[in-house]
Amino acid sequence: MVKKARSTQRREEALSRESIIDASIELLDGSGEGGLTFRTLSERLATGPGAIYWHIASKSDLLTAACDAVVARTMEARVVDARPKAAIRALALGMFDAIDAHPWVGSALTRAPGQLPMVRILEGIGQQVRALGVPDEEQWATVSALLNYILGVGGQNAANGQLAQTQGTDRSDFLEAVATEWSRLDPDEYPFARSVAGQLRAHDDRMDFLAGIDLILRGIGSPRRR
Amino acid sequence: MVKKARSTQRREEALSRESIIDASIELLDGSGEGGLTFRTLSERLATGPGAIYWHIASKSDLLTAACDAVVARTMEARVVDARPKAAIRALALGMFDAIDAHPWVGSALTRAPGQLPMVRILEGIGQQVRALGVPDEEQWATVSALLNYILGVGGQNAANGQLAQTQGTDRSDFLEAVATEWSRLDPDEYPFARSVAGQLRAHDDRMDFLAGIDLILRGIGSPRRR
DNA sequence: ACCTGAACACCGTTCAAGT
DNA sequence: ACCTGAACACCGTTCAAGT
Repeated sequence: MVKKARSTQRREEALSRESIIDASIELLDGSGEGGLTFRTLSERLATGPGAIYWHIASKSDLLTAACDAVVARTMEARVVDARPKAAIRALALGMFDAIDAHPWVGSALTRAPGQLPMVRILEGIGQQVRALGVPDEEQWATVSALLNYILGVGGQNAANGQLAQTQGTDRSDFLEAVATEWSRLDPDEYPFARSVAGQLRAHDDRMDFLAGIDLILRGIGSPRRR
Repeated sequence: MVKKARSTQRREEALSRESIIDASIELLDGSGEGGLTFRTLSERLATGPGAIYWHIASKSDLLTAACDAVVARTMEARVVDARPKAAIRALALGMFDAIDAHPWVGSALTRAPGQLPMVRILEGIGQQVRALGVPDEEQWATVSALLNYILGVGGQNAANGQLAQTQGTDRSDFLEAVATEWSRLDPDEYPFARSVAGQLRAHDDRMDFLAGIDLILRGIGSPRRR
């Protein structure tokens, strides 16, 4: 983590929505959700807190915009596979990696329902679900199952990263601590959680994530049963 | 000279962790996440903000405890069906309804990964997944797919409710506004989002949620394909 | 042991005043 | 049009002092 050594310089470029968003992303990446403050941000931009409000409506606006920048970049970078299921897999994995690199995106996504960042993901999934030949009236449920799963994992990942950062430990230390806690639970009341504590320690987040996507994709292909 | 303000009713029972949690839940239900403050809470309990710290470690501790109380109640109330898939469905629906009634539970759940409230849900799902005969090494991925989907929907629901409350509108007004926004998107870039905007307006959250659960359950029963 | 309430170190946001 | 920075109305948390 390198700290910018340019102390109190004057801005040579004018403030702009874009430069504010870029600086916010750096702050969020560097020190988590708690690191983004109108004061730290304005210090970084060598201006006063009030100046930011000329370009940005509110903090939640700022967070959504920063989130959208990351999501847009992620969706643009992806190579779309011709096979719909492979394309969905790739999209999901791309989002997983983006949230892993920028944990705050996970929670920002949850806090802006129906907003542009989420619509980008929805659209990407939706086009592939259509290509898969899912009937019109089932498309929404199918897409929302995939989307909500991605959001769920993303939020969880974000929280893990956030907590680890707050406590000064890293992610694997944190998972280790959770595994230990789980293995100490009452065996009669929590047999499953105890039995799975070991797997929690050893598991590969990314592979497990993909396994979940595959499980849902498998459901799409399967005939419906009553 | 004003004497001791007997008028503002003095607490007759001693403060306790439980009474604090109960008051917190009332506050959260009544005015959302923003409504829970150490000041509003201590006012409600006719005490000073500092007193609460004798029983509770921090605000996040308080939020997790309040969340756990709701989750525990929900899990206890459920009737466990003998058929594992029906039992999973019932559990999921129970959580959906609980989050619907207490939107703040959705986000509290996301902010306390690996903590007791989540373990309760995990355990409930895990026991049924076992009963379903899913092989040991696939149990974790299966349970986490279901759990993360529930968390994703829950978080989304919480955010909707939260936003609607902030804006003074209700949930259906909010969905209406989102649908209108989506139907105005560029048809070339967002064909799917546009086409689905109508369904968004008409849809039944609860039924769609269940459709997602069923989709995942269907995946469990299906053979794995390459 | 438990409670009180002032005080501390922060927040997001506003706004009169400057250029 | 854009920026400044003090001021406002809050936060969570601490802590000396009380009972």
